[in-house]
Amino acid sequence: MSATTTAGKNTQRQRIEAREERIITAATHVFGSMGADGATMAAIAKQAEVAEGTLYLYYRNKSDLLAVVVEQFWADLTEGAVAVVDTSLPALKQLAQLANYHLQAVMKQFDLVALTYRARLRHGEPEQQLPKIRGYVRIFDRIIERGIDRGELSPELPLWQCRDVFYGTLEYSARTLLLHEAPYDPTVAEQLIRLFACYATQSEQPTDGQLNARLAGIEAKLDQLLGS
Amino acid sequence: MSATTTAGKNTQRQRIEAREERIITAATHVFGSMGADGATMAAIAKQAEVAEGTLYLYYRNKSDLLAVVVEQFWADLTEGAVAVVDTSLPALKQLAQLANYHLQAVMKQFDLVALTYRARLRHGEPEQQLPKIRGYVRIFDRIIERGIDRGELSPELPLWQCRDVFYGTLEYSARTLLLHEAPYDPTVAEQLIRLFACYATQSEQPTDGQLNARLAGIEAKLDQLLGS
DNA sequence: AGAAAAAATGAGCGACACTCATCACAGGGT
DNA sequence: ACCCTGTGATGAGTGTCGCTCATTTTTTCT
Repeated sequence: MSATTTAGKNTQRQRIEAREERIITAATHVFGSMGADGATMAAIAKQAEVAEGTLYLYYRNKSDLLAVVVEQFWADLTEGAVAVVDTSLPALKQLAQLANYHLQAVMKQFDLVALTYRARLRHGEPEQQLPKIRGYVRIFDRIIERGIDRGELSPELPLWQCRDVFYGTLEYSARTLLLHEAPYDPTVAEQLIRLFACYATQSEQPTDGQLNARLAGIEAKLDQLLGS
Repeated sequence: MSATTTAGKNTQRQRIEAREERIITAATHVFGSMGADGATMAAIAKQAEVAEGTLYLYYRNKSDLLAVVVEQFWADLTEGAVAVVDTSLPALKQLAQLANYHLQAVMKQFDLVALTYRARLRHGEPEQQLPKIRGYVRIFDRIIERGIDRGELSPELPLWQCRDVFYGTLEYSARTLLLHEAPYDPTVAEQLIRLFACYATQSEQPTDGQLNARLAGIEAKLDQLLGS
């Protein structure tokens, strides 16, 4: 193990990792193009230039392999999102950046998003949570939390409800756009952010609704003062 | 065919229809409890007290049968929604009713909602549209359209984007609640309607007079604070 | 180099979706 | 009553696929 530790290029560990990567790449391709049902272990093995049995040395079964592929996808998505969001901007601007990025990415790789639903339902058992998705969602959470800390957003809506509005809307919009074979549409993110602006504490051009929300916030604080 | 047309009980036609219904009922049961992958045609045939081959006289294949089950589900949902929405109320109230109904129904039968995703992806080909889902969504569309006609809602946001915000948010919220094993939560629909209120034109939107009254209330509270 | 351990292989197994040759039977003409 | 015909029902059989495991190949250690 220590003899040729020099970072050459073909230690056992490296060869195994290269093989693992080939398998995941092949699996991503096959799953992506053939779907979860259409993809066969034989096809994946062939594409990865590996015997079928070898797949089972790396992953317990087909749905395990699918889960890894999906996790990889969300990990990559997280990386891209981190790169695209400028944390020095106001919270609403960050949300706009994230929304645009998310919509675009989901539209471009909707096949992998669809596979996510399959990976969650791990052969019967309790609605699997995929850790990498949690990591991705945390980007959104942090924007909201920081926005609240900075006083840019009001904390009246629970975080989880914000998340569901944001990602639920974007995913449905992506599906709609794809179904109509429409191209990516930046107004979706735009309008979504306008909705979130209802929960902004200060804004450039307050609508009546925003003023009203703002008043409600002030009133709540006053009530709090009076109550104590 | 016309000899014993009297609505007896065992004409050929009736027996066939009864059989079809038994099959769909059995399939709904098995698909719902075992999932799309776990369900086997053998199990469905046994539950329906029919030979396996008989299933293929009524439906071309497994995913066809699944599609019928899913369509039936959405048809039933449509019926319930129509019953629950009072079209004489203002648009935002109707939306609240529909949102509550939808969230509750989706939570209660999430297994069937999950099957919907499977039914859409008909073995590869062009992202199937399920007609009964379109019918269900039309309930929402009509509320919005009528709201706009009556001048209660402003038409600035395209209908399809409204839909995606509405159903996307509700579905994600349902998933979140189920994942946390939380019970049905009416605040989800409530907050969602508050968002939609941003697009209301006047009725729910505060008039200048209302804003004034509101300010007066706040001023009074401030006076109270200053006084003590 | 040789032994021992680790990794890779692919024929084979069971389960499943789906087919088809055969059967059951209702109704009508004689 | 009898056969005749057509329609609906059947389940053993077939091909495919996920997965296993006895065997072979490669790597590691002495």
